[in-house]
Amino acid sequence: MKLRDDKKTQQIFDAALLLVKDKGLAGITMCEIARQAGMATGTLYIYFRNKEELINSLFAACRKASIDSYFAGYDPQLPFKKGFAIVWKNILQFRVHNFEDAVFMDQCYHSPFINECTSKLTREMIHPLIQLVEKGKEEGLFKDVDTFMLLSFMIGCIHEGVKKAHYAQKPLNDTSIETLFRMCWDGMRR
Amino acid sequence: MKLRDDKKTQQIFDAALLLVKDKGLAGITMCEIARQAGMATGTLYIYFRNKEELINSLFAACRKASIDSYFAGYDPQLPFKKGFAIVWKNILQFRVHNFEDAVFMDQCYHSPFINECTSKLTREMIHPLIQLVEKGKEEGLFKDVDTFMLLSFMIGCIHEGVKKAHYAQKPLNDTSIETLFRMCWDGMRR
Amino acid sequence: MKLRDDKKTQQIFDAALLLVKDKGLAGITMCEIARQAGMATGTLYIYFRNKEELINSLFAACRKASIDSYFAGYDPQLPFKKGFAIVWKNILQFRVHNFEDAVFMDQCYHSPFINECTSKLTREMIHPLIQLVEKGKEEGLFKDVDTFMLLSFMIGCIHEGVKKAHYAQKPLNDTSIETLFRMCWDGMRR
Amino acid sequence: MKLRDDKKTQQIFDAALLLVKDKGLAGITMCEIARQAGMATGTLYIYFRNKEELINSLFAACRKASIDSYFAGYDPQLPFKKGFAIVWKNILQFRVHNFEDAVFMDQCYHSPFINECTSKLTREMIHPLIQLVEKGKEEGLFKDVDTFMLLSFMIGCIHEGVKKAHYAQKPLNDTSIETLFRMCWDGMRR
DNA sequence: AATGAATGAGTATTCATTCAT
DNA sequence: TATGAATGAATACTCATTCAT
Repeated sequence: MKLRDDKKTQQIFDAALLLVKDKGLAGITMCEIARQAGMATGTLYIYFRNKEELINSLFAACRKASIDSYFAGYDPQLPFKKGFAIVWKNILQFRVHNFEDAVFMDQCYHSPFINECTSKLTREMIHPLIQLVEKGKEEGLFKDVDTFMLLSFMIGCIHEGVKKAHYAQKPLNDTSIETLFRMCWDGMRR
Repeated sequence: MKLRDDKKTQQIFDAALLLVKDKGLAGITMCEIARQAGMATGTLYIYFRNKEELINSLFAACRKASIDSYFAGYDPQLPFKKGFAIVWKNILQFRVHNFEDAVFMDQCYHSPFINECTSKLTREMIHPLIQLVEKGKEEGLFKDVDTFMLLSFMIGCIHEGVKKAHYAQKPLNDTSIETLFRMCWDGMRR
Repeated sequence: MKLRDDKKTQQIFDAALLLVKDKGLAGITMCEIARQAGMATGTLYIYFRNKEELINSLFAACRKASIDSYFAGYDPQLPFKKGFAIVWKNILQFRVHNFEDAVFMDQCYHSPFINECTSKLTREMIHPLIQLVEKGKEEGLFKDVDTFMLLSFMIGCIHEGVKKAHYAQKPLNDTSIETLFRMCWDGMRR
Repeated sequence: MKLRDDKKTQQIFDAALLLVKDKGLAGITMCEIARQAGMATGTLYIYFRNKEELINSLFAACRKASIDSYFAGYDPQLPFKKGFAIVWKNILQFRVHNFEDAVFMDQCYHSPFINECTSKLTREMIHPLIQLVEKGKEEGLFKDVDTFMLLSFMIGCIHEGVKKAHYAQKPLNDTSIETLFRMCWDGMRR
């Protein structure tokens, strides 16, 4: 896997994401990815050893990009609710603006492509989120329940909310985002 | 004279669900489904015209089974919160006990198998849930926000909660179910 | 091969002939033959051991029916040309009225179904025609050339003439039959 | 970079023709065609979308090759009978030397492979032959009967004559060709 | 005898991967 | 590197044949 041309890698990723959104992980072929990316099939194999590695790399890249975005603009000094709101909205906005990534990642679970290694890596990546939720618990703001439950509650609200908005073709505006945040906060707070 | 056997359809469905849970929609073959179902490949084609139709039928069957389970034990005469809790727990329990169905249905969205017809049908099926949520709004118990947002919030909590419990291998007990319900209710209530 | 019901055999033959005319020998299946014949697939196997035997039996039956028709109304006492004309027209009329048989038999040559045994049998069946042509030669009416050449010339004229009429959808009338006969006779006569 | 190879198309055609001659159109498989052509099965699908298209293309190619050969060496200035004899012998020689093509084309009529488009095209191709026969009529040399009847008579003589010679394993020599030509001419001439 | 569901070997087609250019 | 033709194993689907009823 020689990454001679980083732009090409991105083209491949973009092509794959678009195709998965339209046809699902079960419906994409290397040939189609190449065509969509504007290159020959063989070229894919210069950048990735095989299909599994391509999908895994894309998965890792998506996961990383999403996690990286979460704490943008976050400052631990801020009052907790303010900071939490920033992170919460980052997560939501990322899902909104990178809906294809979300679809792709959802499809990857249970797929024959994602190997244990990639899967373990992503679990590590959510660590900062766990810490954030625990801080909320420590400050007595969140309910005193299992951290994972709080986290998955928060994630579930966001994911399903974005999905609904997307398929109902009603983009989330500031008001509805505020509403959804309040619902999530009300659910989590003590 | 041998007649077509309804039990066979169920065997095929069970086999497909099991395989999708283990290997994903992208990883199943007609041959494997047949083997898992304990019959010859050709037999699948007696019951379904082709792979697409098999998947579509399974999708429809799963959707129907889940929706059918939602209102078991529900009585409109009950105080709203009691009735709502029954439905809420039905949804959760169905996801817990039919985790394979959930996995399968998640994988189906964006797949090349699900056609518009099946997809439309399932949208109609959630109608009773919409009415339930609206009743909550009318009684002034729920926040006065878009019904779909309330519904997707509720669904998101449940789905993600079940998923988390499954993968963390910590089965949901009565206490954690109560906790999750309270979080969901707190989020939705006025 | 128990022939319990002769009517069924005929139904099967009719069904097969019709299908071959419409879709060619390469396009027929046992299942379709059965459906067209108004019976179950399994029933075919009560009348014929397998597909090859069905096709071979049909081939033999067609060949026999056609040969049997050739000498209807023929009287060796008649002046040669009169008798020859009767046979010639019988051949033509049979092709016209049993066009499906003709199509089927044409398709059978080079097919993997017709075995040597059937093929040898049919060669024997044309014996009377050979004798007729030789009689014409002996009477000094036909050209003194290879008998097989005369015979195939005669057969070729008829077959192609009937084919043309069928596909051009211009049925042969008495006049055009007379014309064609004269052409054939002129070609063969000394 | 490897480019698509026109020689491969010819190899595929040759392989298919050989197989059809031996086993009939009903007995050939893509796999066998590929093996006979000395390439992998998948390669066939680079050159032809599917089996139907392969057969259609081959049919069209055969038809074209045969028609192209008919007027080789023909000169309209020649006395009609001379010119006609040249064409007549071209047709015969093509059938003799490309017997496989003839067998293949015969098998194609009524086959599920030949589509209307291909079939229409070939009808157009016989136009020059029609003109030739009409010239003979205009010069008062041929009988004054339907042109198609004359043409099909001529074609019938040749086809059946070549077939007979082939299966009787008595190759046509110059004498027998002359004889057959005379028979055909005598049949057509006024 | 008749039925048509069941079988599984066989066939068309696809597709990840390789390789010559 | 980049290309896309070539490969052949894998897969969806068909169909002759069998068999339980």
